[in-house]
Amino acid sequence: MTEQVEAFKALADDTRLRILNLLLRVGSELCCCELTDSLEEPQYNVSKHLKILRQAGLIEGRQEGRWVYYSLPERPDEFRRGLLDSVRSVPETRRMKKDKKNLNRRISLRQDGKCILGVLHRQPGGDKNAA
Amino acid sequence: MTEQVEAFKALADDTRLRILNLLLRVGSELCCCELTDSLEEPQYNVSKHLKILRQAGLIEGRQEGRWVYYSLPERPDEFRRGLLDSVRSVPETRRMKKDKKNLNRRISLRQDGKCILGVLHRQPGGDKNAA
DNA sequence: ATTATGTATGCTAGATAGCGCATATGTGCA
DNA sequence: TGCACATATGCGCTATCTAGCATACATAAT
Repeated sequence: MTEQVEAFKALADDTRLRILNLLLRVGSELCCCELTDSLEEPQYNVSKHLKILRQAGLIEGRQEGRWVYYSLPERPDEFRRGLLDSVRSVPETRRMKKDKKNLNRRISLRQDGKCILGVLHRQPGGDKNAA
Repeated sequence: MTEQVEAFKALADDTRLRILNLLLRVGSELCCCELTDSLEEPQYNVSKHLKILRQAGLIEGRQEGRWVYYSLPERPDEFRRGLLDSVRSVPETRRMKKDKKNLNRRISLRQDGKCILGVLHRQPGGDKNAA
């Protein structure tokens, strides 16, 4: 049962559900920096959450140069497929809409379908001295 | 999203998954003492876990005299129904088989389909002075 | 009323999780 | 070989979770 508990634990977090929602509602794999900018969360946090999701078998990662593209698992088992379907069935919230809007803006900056930028957001701490 | 996180948190525990598995695989509502004996866990723990599951909308409770019978929700929303289906899809482990065996033994002691006993198990601490 | 009993809850300690921060790792390019 | 940059990780802190224990609550029987 432990494997299932791990999956549920991975899903029991707001930020990770936001990540999954983006992956579920956008038909594309996403790199860490695109997710970081979309969620407006610090890069190190997004990276950690991605690791947890991956270890739980809920996403997959593919490296391409300096970038790592994350996507839903190709052939998830029945259990995980059911979980992902459940997450997909949740009606969109304001926050999810905003995340998706941010993401679409970021994706529009791709070149040949590939991300060519890093994190633009530079979240909390980065603009301590901003007006 | 918080409501969903609460549901996933409720599922992210071994004992609670065992409870759900019993409810999913036995076609009957179950009272606290039957679950306590089946899981061989202390009564206060089972009670706490039941509360968490109920607050998450994953089980329902019905009081009848001194007994409280728990069952799967009558009409769960799509999200929760999907989650419960996922839990049901998990192949049975040794432990789950044992739980079910214990439960069937307990259920066979019912009278007119009702539980007439309390906790027989009297788990850890209860038999400190036992041989 | 008082007692017996099924169930629930308050409290504490130990374990675990997530954030913020600094920094490491690894890849591509000059 | 060294720099730039996307991503990952180790550490300290705080918050949250769960088991264990004692006990409270509620209902039924005497």
